[in-house]
Amino acid sequence: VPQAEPREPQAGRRRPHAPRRPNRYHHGDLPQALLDAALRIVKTQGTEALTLRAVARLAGVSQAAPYRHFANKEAILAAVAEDGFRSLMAAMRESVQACGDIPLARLRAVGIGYVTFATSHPSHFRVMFGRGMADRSAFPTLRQVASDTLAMVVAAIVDCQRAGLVRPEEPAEDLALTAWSSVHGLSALLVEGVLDRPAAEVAEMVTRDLFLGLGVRQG
Amino acid sequence: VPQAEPREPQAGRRRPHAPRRPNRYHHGDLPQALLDAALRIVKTQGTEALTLRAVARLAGVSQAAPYRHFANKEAILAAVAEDGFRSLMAAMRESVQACGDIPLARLRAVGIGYVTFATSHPSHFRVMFGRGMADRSAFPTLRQVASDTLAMVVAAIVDCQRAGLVRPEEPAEDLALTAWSSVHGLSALLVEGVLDRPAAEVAEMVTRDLFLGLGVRQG
DNA sequence: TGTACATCAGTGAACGCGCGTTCACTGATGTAC
DNA sequence: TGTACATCAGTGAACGCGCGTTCACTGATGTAC
Repeated sequence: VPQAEPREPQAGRRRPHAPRRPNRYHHGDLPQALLDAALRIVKTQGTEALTLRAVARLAGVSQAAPYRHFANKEAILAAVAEDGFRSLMAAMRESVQACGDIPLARLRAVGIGYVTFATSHPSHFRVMFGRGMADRSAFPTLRQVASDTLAMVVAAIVDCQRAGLVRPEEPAEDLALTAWSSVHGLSALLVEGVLDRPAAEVAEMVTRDLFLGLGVRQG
Repeated sequence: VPQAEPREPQAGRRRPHAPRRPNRYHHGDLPQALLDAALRIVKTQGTEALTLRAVARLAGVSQAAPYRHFANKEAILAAVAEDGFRSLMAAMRESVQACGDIPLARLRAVGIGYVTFATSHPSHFRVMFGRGMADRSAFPTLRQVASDTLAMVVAAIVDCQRAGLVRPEEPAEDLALTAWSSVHGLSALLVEGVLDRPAAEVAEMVTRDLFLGLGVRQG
């Protein structure tokens, strides 16, 4: 049995009233340590390996310890998913900042950021959108970050509408759902290994065909 | 323990050299009976309940019996997925036939058929695209039906191109991938409960925004 | 036509596994006095 | 400043479960002679 060493809680992510120094018995910031462990497992071993026992093992605590901080397995899955949405938003933001000021290019960058995140973190992507949580509505903060993600797409579309590049009469929310569907679908197909073609190539193509052609006035 | 009764093999789906009459010991057409059982489980109890043991139980045979016909669990999962693609194609075909002769309308009907199938058979959809099979390339017939499905989209787009309704200079395969991505993404988001809006409404909307706007000439 | 036999689709029991979760407990902490 | 004590985050063992898969076997089939 490999020995898992308890890890220093990360500064800056410490919970409000957590004690300063870790010790042998009381962990210091076990919730964060458990989340870190879960993220590490998802990244290195995939979705199937993400069990509560494995998380506890990697965090260096007994298998019962997580129950002090998470009601059940679903709850830690939701926490992982939530973290995933934050990473996804960061990836999209980064992708946008790396491109210029043209609204349409920025919208497209959002989409490419989305696909890039999905293909770079396939297991995390699966947890975010998989059936792990029977009922997503039981996790309001998860719903919140998911809708924040969609809001980024909406904002990019509003910018395009203001610049007269996209049909203004269509609600930005509707167009955003359309855009989200296409990048999400491409991501899912790539992540599940349904497509043979290289991710970067098809991401360029789909965003070109769709985002650039999105709602362009007919006739 | 509820008693599962062995079932008459369906006429017309019987394998070439299967014996005519079922009997107590030799089943008659166990492979088909197992597939039927698996489909029933997926439909009524969902993806999680689809275990080899449950399949054997419902087919009325011992838990070891399936191994005469399927190498392992992955193999029966692949068979279920393959059946799903055939049903999906049937749904798309039906949706197309119910609409007129206008190529763009037909293309859109393909998309709506896709989303309708997904939301009507969410568990089946999950098996088709889920991570159940570690390596899809190990199941060539599954790959085949999946690419047949895509071929239906390609064909619909070629018709649109011939009618001058969609950019002819873009390869139909590329446009088809774009279209597939959008309906697949919408389906996935609906199936996983990420969206609140009614499926039919958003299916109409996304296919309108995308398919009708797909590659319309700029300028 | 009758029979020995090879074939192989089934059986039933078992292996080994790891999971989520619960429970009575113990040890460290910080606070009230 | 010192101490009793309530609090609660941890422990370690156990429960009960169902899974995928294997194995030696048995019973029905159809064919060769």
